[in-house]
Amino acid sequence: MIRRRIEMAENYEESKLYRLRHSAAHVMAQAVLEKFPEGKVAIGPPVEDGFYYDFDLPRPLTPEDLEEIEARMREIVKANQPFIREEVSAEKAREIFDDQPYKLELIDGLEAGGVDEHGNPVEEKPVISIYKSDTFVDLCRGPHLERTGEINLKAVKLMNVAGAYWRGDEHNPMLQRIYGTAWLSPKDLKDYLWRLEEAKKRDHRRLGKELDLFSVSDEVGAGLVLWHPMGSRVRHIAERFWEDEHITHGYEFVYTPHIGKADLWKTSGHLDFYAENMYAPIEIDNQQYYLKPMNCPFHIEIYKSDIRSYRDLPMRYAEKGTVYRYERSGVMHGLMRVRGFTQDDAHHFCTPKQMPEEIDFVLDFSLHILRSFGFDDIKAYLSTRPEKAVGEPERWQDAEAALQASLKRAELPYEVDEGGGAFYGPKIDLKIKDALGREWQLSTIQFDFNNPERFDMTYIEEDGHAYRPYMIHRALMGSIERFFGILIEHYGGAFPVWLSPVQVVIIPIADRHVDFARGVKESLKQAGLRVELDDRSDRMNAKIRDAEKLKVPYMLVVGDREMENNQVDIRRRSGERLGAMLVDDFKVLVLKDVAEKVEG
RNA sequence: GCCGAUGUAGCUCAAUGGUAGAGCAAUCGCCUUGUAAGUGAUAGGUUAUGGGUUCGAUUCCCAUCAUCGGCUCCA
Repeated sequence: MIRRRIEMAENYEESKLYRLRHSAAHVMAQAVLEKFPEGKVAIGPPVEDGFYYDFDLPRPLTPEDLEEIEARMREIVKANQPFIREEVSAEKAREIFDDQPYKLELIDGLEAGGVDEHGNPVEEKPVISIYKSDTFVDLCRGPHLERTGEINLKAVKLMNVAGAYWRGDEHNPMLQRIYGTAWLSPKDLKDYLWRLEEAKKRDHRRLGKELDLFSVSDEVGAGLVLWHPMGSRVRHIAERFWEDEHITHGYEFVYTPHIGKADLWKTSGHLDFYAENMYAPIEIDNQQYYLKPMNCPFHIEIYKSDIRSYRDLPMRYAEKGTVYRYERSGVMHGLMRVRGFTQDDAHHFCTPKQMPEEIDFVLDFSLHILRSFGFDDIKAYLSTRPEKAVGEPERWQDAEAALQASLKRAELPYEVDEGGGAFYGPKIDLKIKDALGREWQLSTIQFDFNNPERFDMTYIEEDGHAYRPYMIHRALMGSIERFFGILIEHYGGAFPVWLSPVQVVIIPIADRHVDFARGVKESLKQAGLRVELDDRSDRMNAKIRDAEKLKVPYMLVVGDREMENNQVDIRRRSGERLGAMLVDDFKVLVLKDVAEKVEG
């Protein structure tokens, strides 16, 4: 599962829920240590929906172990032991934890000051505190509940075991992490488990199969997506909309190849900084060619194919460019994380004077596209200049100021990530929240001060001299594959009518209604709708069931009554019955749904 | 890449050291149906791949590949 990124309540760390989860982690650690007295403990913090604790144990944990541990936790909670805080010196702490190497490492860090339990730098030298409950003592900042009995174990559940590196560094040993979820009330737990179930039902990998949208074949290769006809319909409609909007908004389309010579990638810097994501070169006539991980160098070459005047700018090159990036074997995930994907890419080139307006434009355009797909809950993240950066500082300042001004003008909620930009330019990322409240990054609007230099891009100003243009890279959907995955999960497979691969299914009740149904189908097809006729000699109920499972927005039942009046009886996938109406009236109704991109 | 789990029919899942079974789907019939599953029959599998142990492996062991849950990284 992709980690959910929901902002936690601002005061989460002071909340009772936080203390509860932290305390549950301690109780669990005690239960684990009783089972494995030689076990070593690492860290066990509260997280978004619960808590975890990392252990170094003599053998892998099994699901049965978790049950046992949970049973033991029940006893510990029942005993209602108090959590006792004590502040100790580093020496004392070392004595207490002398057989706990991970804790000793943490103590060293605390004593030296400057790092917290995750190894991140902190400003003040922290006080070393320990918490005791029953037989368990932990090096811990707290806070905790008063007593173990405050934990309602009916609201706590151990979820799964996973591997995790000590301090998140892959050079460190792999520990076993037990994830648990914990809530204030059993109802909250139930709600959480329901959300998990719901997420599972909406999982794009499952729906991709059920709705016959896409697949990934072993024979083709991991992380390489096959778009089936039904998925391709959705993609095609989305792309056509995307194209139309680009045309009306002053973009030019370009098409570029999938491979380019080594020198190109050397100039762009990819072979120096991005090589580990690139595939091995292909040799052609003693020249090395690389599969493209990005489209930018090609667009730059198009720009450079002629002398550019300030009168030509801004220029906007757009391309749905398919790129290939090496992903490590364990990280692929349905459509969300793949090795070959298509970016809805574009590069803007403009003069410094045009730049602020260009940013306004691209931000508005991005929001327009995202909202069209039903994503209304959008948040922006502005990332500014990092320590190590290329480009003149004044340019950075101008760019950051323009980005911030655009965000303010667009009245978009945003956060600033100081120093979080790439070395080659500041950026705005747009993240949306889906129907389950999960946050996903889609769009990115990114300055590039590096490539115009590297490729020596210029334009001629009024004064007849050559100047460096601004270059802005942007992708709206990001990866079309991933965007599709998010769309599937957002809508739970029930796409809005304008995107539905099949918009209408006609269901004749008996064979004698099939001819009439064919006429209806033709008429709707003429109107540009995606219609299917279910002429199997099955019962109507079975056909409705099948259409429901495919989440077709409209089912038209035709029987004797309808045939007589040249009508169709309309059922929505929600189960709502709209009654019988003339085919032409239905047409108007659906076309309105399509035009207005109505959801539901 | 790392840790753990998994891999049996198109899908969801059973079973066994003596060459596998159900439901759904599919195909062919019968039924001609009024808002979420009518009914009968048939067909369908070198049990992921490659080795090994064994008289015999789908089952036990090893390797590889893939998937799932995480870690790391990221669109």
